Amino acid sequence: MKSLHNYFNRYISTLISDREFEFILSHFTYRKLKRRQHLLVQGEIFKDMSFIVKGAMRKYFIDEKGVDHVVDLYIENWWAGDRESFVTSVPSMYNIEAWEDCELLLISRENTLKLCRECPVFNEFILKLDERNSIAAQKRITSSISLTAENRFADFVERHPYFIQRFPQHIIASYLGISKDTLSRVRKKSLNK
Amino acid sequence: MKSLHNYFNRYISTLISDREFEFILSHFTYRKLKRRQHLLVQGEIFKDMSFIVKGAMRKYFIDEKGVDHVVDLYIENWWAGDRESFVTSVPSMYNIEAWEDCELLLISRENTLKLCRECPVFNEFILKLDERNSIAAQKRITSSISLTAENRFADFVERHPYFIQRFPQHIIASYLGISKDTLSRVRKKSLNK
DNA sequence: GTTTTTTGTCGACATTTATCATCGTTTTTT
DNA sequence: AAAAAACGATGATAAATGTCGACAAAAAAC
Repeated sequence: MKSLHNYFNRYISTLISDREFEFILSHFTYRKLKRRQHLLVQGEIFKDMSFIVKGAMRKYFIDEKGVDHVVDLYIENWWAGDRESFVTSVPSMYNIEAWEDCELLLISRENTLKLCRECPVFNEFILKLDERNSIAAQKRITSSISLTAENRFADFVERHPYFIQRFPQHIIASYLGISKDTLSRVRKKSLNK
Repeated sequence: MKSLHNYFNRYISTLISDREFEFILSHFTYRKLKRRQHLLVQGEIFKDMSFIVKGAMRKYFIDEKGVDHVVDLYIENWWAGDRESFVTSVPSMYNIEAWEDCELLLISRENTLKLCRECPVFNEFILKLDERNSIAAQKRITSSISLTAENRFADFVERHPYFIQRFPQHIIASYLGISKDTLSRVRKKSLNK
């Protein structure tokens, strides 16, 4: 799995040796999902963090009124999961669905903790990931509390140009917390500028 | 600084020895801030993560129109900072202000990295913090994309009952991404239920 | 290749939320 | 104690966004 290997090298300070990588990789399992198959269903405990080698996924939940809300979007080289359920073993409120056919590398909580203990490179890697994660979350929150629908979309396009080509508008609208109709209108307005 | 010591013990799997704690503490510096004093001003590089021993703070930024938006609220036993600026040394877009007189324990990026390398307990601590952080961020995002102003406030009260007593309504409104007038009305409505 | 399903757009209208000005109260500063 | 600033509430109005139904185009399934 070249893709994960490169990914590691991108986030740690020293290059990773083949032996080290093999050791780390041995703690992952490989899994394929067909489009529309679910990695996680609301109510289950989320067991394995999933690195996306190929494909696209979305995390969503369904509210009391039956409306679904897209909470996260993922493509290659992203991690799909519900951290809360993963860490605390509470049933998840989220669903995670393959939006395209997917190839994944899964790692359990136990193996994550084991690798953090036994493998300094992996530990460093997790720290870096969390840093990036925290920075991205901060930006998303900032955008969601301070921008209008129009600017939120512009901000999204700028930050995630790839997503636009992989997910339909109504999914992106939901991710941004606006209705698909509003996004359609807002998009039209932006084009006329 | 008993407060930080207890805080560590709460987040790691084994109790921390006095010697270990002294070692860790020696990497922090102590600082006081008067109400309204700033820990960080927009445009500066954020140098030291701040553990709040006593007091309350807010993080905010001012948009192009001159409106300020509260991005984070902190009280005792929270960490105040801008992770992006801290990690990547870019100028921060945020301001961090003491909302009450504060006592802080500061730690630099260098010392954080050093402690992570040299002190397994500290490393574990950071991992745990990031986990909690990531879970909290997920919840805030979920709430902001899926709830109305009224429910967002209800969710906030439930999750952070202490904040209500420490910050005025217009600050909380801004944190929730709604106007102070709307919050005032929404609050009234909730009381009648 | 035909039939479903998904997707994007649009108009009309309803609802939510923002804005602005004002006022009384409380809190802080002097 | 007086003056100033901050806070919270409220009415009137405007702006933003949501909802619903309909339709056509595109994509997927059969």
